[in-house]
Amino acid sequence: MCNKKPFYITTPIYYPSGNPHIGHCYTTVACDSIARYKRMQGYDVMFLTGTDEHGLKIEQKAAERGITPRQYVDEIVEIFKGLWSFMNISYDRYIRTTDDYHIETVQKIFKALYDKGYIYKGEYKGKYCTPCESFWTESQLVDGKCPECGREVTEAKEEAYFFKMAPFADRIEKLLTETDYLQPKTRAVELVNNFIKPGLEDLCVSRTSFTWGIPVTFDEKHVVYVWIDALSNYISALGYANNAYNDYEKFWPANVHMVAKDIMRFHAIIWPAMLMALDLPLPKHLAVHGWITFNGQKMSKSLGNVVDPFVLGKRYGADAIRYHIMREMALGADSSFSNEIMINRINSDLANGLGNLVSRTVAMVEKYFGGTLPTERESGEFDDDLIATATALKASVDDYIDKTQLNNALAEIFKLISRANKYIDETAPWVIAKDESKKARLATVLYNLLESIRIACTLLSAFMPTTMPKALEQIGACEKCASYENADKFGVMPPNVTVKKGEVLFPRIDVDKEIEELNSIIKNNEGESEETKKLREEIEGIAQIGIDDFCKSDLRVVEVKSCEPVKRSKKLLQFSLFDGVKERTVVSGIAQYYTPDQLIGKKVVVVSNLKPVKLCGVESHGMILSATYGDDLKVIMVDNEIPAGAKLC
RNA sequence: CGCGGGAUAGAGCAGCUCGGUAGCUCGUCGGGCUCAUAACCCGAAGGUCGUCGGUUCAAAUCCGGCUCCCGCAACCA
Repeated sequence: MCNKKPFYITTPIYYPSGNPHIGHCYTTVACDSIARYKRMQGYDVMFLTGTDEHGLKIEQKAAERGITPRQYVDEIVEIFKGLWSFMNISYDRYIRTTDDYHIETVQKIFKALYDKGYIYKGEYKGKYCTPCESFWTESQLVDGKCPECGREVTEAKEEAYFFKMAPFADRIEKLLTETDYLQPKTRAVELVNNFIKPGLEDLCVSRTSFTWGIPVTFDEKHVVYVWIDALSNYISALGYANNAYNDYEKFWPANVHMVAKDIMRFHAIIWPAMLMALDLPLPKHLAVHGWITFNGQKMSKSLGNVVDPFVLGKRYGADAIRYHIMREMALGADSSFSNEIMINRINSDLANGLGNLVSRTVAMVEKYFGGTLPTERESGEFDDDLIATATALKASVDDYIDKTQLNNALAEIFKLISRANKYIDETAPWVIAKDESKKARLATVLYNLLESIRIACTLLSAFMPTTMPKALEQIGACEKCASYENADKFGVMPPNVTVKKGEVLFPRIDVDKEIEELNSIIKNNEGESEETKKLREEIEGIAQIGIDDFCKSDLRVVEVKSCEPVKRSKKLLQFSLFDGVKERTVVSGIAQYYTPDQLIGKKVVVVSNLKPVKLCGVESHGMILSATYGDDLKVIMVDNEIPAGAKLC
């Protein structure tokens, strides 16, 4: 067993501030398919996934529900695991950043970096422009002055620990531009231009403003901030600097970290820097994929296009969803998701293509030979082309898997399925069957089909782990026949193979009917599973508040004195609002719905005692109430006779 | 002039590195077949390759200008 080659693949650890959605499935299903394929090839695979459970947001979410952060994450982790089990995700290990061994590793890494001088306690050395309320790095300054307003800047101070990035800048740039670490490599330009060329900033790696995190051992006011905590999971899960596992030597460096493009930056720059600082080998590949978009738009709850994978999986089967996700996924690019695209894909590829091929082939073996082929053979026209296509398949699928181009791998496999369907037409077995003297030829044609199906289904079993064994059983392929070793050989099944008709593998879906039903599910906001629903109802139950709680919010009528777009921002408007006593500044993200003149002079409602927050450099004191519906938004405007400062209750 | 990606048939995409007949999947229309899950196979229609200009015997492809879309950049309180 020890001579098996190791293969280590990871998903990111997901942040459980909400329920898992189809986007999480995307990365995880891709990794699972690769992991299964590699196992089939004989690698000793370690497939890691998990959850990143610390941070302010979790602390807040838990507080909202009146439970501890630990209780909160425990619950959501169960939902994640439930989804993975439902989607047949074969992870070997599940890491939670709240696990003791991970905490131990992170603390040791933090200390080690500190001892090596890569982490230092500091203050923001950045320049601060008081009028603009913004921090700037040295490299951003123009003639030593604020690039926004051109005024003098001053030093600002805030205690935090920092990780020095600069020593690694050159090596990282080379890693991105000169190696094949980053896939697809086209994104390297973006990273180098945005982050490396302007000069890598030191990274803030501790916080004092919240407590739900891993304490810094030598300075207890601080907890470790996200980067070092989360990224370390890839090695702590192997037992690096802890005693929980002993797999580091065997599996590190990782073969593939797969991530979505939003966290590419951290895996392309910060993670390599950390490893360099620790003198550890770098992972071999970072595979970056795009997002699933919905009719061209990013998924978001307000658009009502969030897809609950449980709902889809229950309707069409986990394998069909897995297939669809993988088939649409192109490395690097976004892929659009819609119910219609998905159903069409399932129908045309799985039901009409593969499912029907199995069904018609098995049916003919039963009809013409009672289920068991005779052993006499007679080859004929078209055989060679089919056989050549089938036996060449494995090599090209291998190649695409290694390049993490799963969509192309699937496309190749389905070319064989098309070829086989065409072969039936070319050879017309039902015509041969009419001639008693051509039994041998008929048996050969059917055998060739069974063998082609065997090869296709064997290679597909990494992608569709539930359905493919059923298909292989129907065509009479024993476990040994349906092995990876045999996937490039023809003539593996015994000549007198016996088929066994079974259930329909992929039932055809009635498109119009399903679309209608799915739409009504979304409309009724029932686009969630039992599991999700239970959680939501619970949250809503707890979220009920008494009149006292409500009165904590101070709602006031205010008059819009002025309003202008925020510089360097697309969505923000900056308001000056008269609240009866003074003018206050409020920033609101509604620039896409209103122009300033539509609002000046109007009376609107603000939550006036909201904690101030800085957005794009502007401090906002309050929130303007508005109503959202569909993808539209309207500010709540009140009768002009109400004086500014009036309290709502 | 912040950075990057994109615009090719009704839809979704490939082709561009390295110029030389416009390609794939779905959809539409016509035909064939009857083993099969009304599935399968063949054929057809449909494209000024965003726009303007340049280089060239020849440009989707190379160069430059422009328009529009998308993502990112401490941005929906």
